[in-house]
Amino acid sequence: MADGRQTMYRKVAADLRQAIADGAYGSGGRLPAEGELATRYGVSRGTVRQALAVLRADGLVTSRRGTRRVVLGTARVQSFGELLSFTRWARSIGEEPGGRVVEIIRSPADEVEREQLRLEPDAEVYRVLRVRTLSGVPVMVERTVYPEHIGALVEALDPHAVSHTVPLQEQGVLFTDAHHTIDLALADADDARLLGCLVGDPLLRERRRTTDPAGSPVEWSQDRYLPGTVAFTVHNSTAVTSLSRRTGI
Amino acid sequence: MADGRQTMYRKVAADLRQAIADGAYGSGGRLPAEGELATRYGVSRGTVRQALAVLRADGLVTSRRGTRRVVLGTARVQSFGELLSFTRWARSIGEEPGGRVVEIIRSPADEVEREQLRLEPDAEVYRVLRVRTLSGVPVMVERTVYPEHIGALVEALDPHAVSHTVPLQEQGVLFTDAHHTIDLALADADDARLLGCLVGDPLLRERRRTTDPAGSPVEWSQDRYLPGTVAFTVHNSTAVTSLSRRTGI
DNA sequence: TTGTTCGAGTTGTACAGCCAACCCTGGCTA
DNA sequence: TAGCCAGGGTTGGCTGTACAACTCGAACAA
Repeated sequence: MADGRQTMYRKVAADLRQAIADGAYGSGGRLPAEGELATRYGVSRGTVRQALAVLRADGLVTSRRGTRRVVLGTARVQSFGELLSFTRWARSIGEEPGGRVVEIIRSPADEVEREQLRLEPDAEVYRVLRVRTLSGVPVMVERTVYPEHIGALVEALDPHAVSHTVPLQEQGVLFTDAHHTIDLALADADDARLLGCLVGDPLLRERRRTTDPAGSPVEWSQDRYLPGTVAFTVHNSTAVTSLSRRTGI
Repeated sequence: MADGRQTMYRKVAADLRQAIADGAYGSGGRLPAEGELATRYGVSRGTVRQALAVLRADGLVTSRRGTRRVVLGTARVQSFGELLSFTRWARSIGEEPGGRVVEIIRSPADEVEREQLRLEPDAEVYRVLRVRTLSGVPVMVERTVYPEHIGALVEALDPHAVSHTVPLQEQGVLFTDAHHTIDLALADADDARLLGCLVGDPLLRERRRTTDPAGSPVEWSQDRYLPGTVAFTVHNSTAVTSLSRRTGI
């Protein structure tokens, strides 16, 4: 739960999500009308609509004028936190996550890094190279670049700490928005050594720029997964479009 | 333009999007207050909030309590239509799309297809194998499965038709929701022959299930891209989570 | 049988208002 | 100097209302 604040619409959304997961309306079944739900939960229709917008964005229900909402699927949707943190994701699927910092370097930011992290010309950054494991098996190499003030916190962590994002969040570093680019990369010498594959082997690559509530970039990361260990799933609709296709690189 | 209906909040959203793209507020700059915008556009604050929710979902602005919204980026965001249709996407980036149907087969649906398209046990499907090109160069192999009533429409199209989704939409087949899974696949004999690569070469794979406004599946597709031709980009936030990570297959 | 019309039901859009939670700054205090 | 605090500004959450746009089945007509 990335955000546990209890508000009416969150409670309604959580309850409906549970009901859908339990199959109370069936796959392809119809939800009760907004007005129905409003009286049932003792809230206004606006609040119900707010809750339903959440489920809509998650791809759990459709919605169109004139007819009741239809259940699209009962798939469990991950929270923002589980997506951002390898550790939380691994635990959510019942795996034992691990990690080891291979290298931390502090040095002046290059042009791309300054652009991505929106830094001043003379700013320094921390570059962290890390291998991540599931049940002890290496599955991903993570190269993260942090602005100086956050990198300093990361450097102070235990190199064998399972998670970085969790302690960072405990120290007040908030992650709220992330922009991901997913494509394919070929293993370099570091990847091959850390993942136990060959140089040139294909890897699924996710590049990510994460920002805090104020819109300041807090990390710029490049993760490379061994094939078969993960797939990325996205839901989008005419109502909510957050996915797009780009030309390579 | 996936949806050209003119409503107040759409107009406001479009105008703000343009202003942001023009750099009127700068990257990292602050938007005017909701109340400000409301009086400026002559609408209520609720309508402004609706417009801003759109921009928020697209990752253009942040939003948090207590302070004005901040511009996150000025990146052009693709419409749902450009994402769904290879043709529209190609044109939007100034490339010349092409396509050729290699094979259309009609036969009983197997178990996976019945599950994905939510079909009856004895239902038949159309399987379309197609190669897609950019400026004449093959970049993607598309394997789409359609339920019978839609497949019949596809079969009637010109095998060299550049787009299938456009004529389908003209004939009243609506695409509103899509669920995507992105991972890596290895080229089989068909892929190698059509894309001009070797069997076993890595390809970026996107599997997609698209549904209509009523929630009925209209296509189940598997696209395989040559590396370097496309990357998928996603924005998500604590407010809107539509991306997730899955275990491989 | 087929097509049309009608109307009840439902969601979409928009308005207005209220208060809480939160950010930030400037002034005050120790 | 450093820290605290008050207050104005801003967004989040919620309510209530009204009407428009749309779906879908039932009744009806050809």
